[in-house]
Amino acid sequence: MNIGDVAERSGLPAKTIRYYEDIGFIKPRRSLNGYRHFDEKELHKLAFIGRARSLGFTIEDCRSLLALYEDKERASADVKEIAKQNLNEIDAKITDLKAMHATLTHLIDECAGDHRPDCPILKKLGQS
Amino acid sequence: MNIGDVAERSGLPAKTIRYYEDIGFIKPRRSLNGYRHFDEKELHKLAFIGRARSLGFTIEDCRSLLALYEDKERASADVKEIAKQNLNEIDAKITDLKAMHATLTHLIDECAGDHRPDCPILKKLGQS
DNA sequence: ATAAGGGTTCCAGCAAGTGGAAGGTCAAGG
DNA sequence: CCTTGACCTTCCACTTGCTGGAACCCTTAT
Repeated sequence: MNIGDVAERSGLPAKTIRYYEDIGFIKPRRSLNGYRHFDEKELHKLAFIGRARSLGFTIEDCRSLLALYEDKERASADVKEIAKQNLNEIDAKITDLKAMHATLTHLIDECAGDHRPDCPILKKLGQS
Repeated sequence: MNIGDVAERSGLPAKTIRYYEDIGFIKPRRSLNGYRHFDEKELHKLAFIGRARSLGFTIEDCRSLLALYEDKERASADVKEIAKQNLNEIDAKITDLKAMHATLTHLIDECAGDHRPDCPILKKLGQS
């Protein structure tokens, strides 16, 4: 497979795949013309990373998860720990965003949103 | 005021204040010794930006909001529009994060998290 | 022969700062 | 008078996770 095929089948942009090679996730062989040549295993790995990323795992998390994935002696507790930390971060972000949401919704509701200059949104930003 | 005082009173790190000067938000005078000298107006502006940032507005949003803040002829509709767009982005992020949260919570619940290698989290990441 | 549609490399940039080095300034204490 | 420590200054690099673009090569079809 060339990079375009892998891009299509993994759902990752070709640029991202090259980037993932750069940072050491994969080391595809090269064809005589210099094109990257991917096998199913590399495709699988890339898809794995793509799914992990879409669940909010960082690149470093992905490295750890892949190492565990390939270690048949691993303890599931190690995986669970990484997932839990990720979940905590996601929860923290949700909490932050919900607070913003609440404040913004309130301010937007208060704001007439017409031609007049009076605006509770700016008033709020201008005061503590 | 020196930068340290402004940092304390605005809640922004000194580094961030210098950065905000770099990108054109403020232009504090300099004392003879080269130190930045801030007046209350600049402090107020920085605090305004800090509050806007904490509500999720981007730097570019802050520029627009500040311009509107200082324009006594503004229409509150313009402010409201910016706020609504920000709210939409916040909502989108919350939606994404909630989906991650749901999937992750489910996987974590399924995972024994013990010394054994069997792990539904990795299984899920390995398959579609 | 040429054009379209792959592929390659490398460099720059995004957001929004943060960290650190190397050095100038100022007030207080020995 | 000198030093110490807490400020302040500039400048450059780094962060995360890519993405865009330029300049170029390869392949296939017309």
